[in-house]
Amino acid sequence: MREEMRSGRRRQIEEAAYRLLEDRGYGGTSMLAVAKEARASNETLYRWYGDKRGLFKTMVASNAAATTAALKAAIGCGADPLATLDEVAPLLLSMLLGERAISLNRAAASDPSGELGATIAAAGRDSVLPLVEALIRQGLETGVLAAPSARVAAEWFLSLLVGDQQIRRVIRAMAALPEAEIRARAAAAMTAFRKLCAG
Amino acid sequence: MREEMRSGRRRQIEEAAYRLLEDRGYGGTSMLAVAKEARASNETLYRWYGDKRGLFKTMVASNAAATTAALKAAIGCGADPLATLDEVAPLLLSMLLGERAISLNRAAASDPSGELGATIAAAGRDSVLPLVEALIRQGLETGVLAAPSARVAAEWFLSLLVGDQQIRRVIRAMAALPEAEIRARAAAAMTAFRKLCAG
DNA sequence: CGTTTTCCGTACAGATGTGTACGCTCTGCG
DNA sequence: CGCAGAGCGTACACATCTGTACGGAAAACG
Repeated sequence: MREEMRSGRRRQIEEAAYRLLEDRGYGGTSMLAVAKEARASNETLYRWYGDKRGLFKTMVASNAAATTAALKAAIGCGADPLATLDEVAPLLLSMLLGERAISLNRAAASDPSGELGATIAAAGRDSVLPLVEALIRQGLETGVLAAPSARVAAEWFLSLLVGDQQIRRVIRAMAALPEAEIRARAAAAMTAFRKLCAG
Repeated sequence: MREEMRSGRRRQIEEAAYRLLEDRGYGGTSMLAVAKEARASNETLYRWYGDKRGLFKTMVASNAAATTAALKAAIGCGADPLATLDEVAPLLLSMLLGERAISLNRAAASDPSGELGATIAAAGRDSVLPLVEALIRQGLETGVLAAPSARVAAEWFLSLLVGDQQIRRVIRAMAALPEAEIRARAAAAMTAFRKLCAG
């Protein structure tokens, strides 16, 4: 089978899995249902992904990779660290609170083995935090920022930006934020961050 | 049946449910298993709690109520707002990151209806935030703190204190924090908070 | 002491999930 | 052209969960 077709098919299957995940949850999404939704056979699903966890692990990994890549792109082009953070903040927030990321976090919460959660952490926070950290380190070196360490400041940044929005979204205590609110929240977080890290 | 015995039995059943929830997750915990673990009959469970969600909703509500009560007690006795926050911070952190609260949040993440999440939010954050807010308002009035509003400062407090620890615990990307680390984290958060809200 | 209520243990029907097996079709390739 | 391989659709065995039902024991209560 041609490689392109196969990867296209995989994407279709994963799209179908996202749709079901988003309105039935992890427990309520069966492999059979995914197969039907994607008009594929469950045998194919099992052959390609091993089992249910394998399917969602793949989705988690590729989603996290996409997030990291988008962030890297945004960071790479900027020059001034603080201006870059201003730009990165709303982007990061919208990705962390987007329907897909939240659904995958719910799935990880429902997975007793912890593999999904480990994958999210490894490809998500553990990849993103160093990027922010490096950015902040630049700010520390040029003196526009002041903090005990780049690491601590990076954690402040993320805490002020995200707060408990993520967990609240995950437990369905909060609806998705419209674009305008995302920007407003990011701006507020940056104001607080600047104050906290003022020289 | 004597009232005390009945409520004692209920507690036993809920303890059993916690045990199973903690090592099998929400989806993996069946009513039958809870009944067996508690040496009760599933018919009793259904009569008392209605259904699975009812059982866990009860647990969520009583756990959140206990948290709020403990917090109220800690807040009530203090006089100086900042000193009270110092005292409240580690307490709140240990409750929010404790095994029970985390397991219940996982359950809420697994519950497609959103009822568990709504209950957590209502009895949890929505009750706790005003307490912190009131405390901070005192600080604003006496001038030891400065912030755009008590509400905003209360959210800063929670964000700096908890950060993403809760979601990371929920997806099993992080183990429980030992007591010493809780205190250290609370102290660090308070330092940052003081700086952020310095007049 | 007898009646009534409650609970335990077990069983049951109905539904659904997982992971595998089996024909059938279609496509790529020699 | 003919064959091999892959995927689709369906079916299957097996297990499990939910919510209800029934008989018996034990305790409360008049």
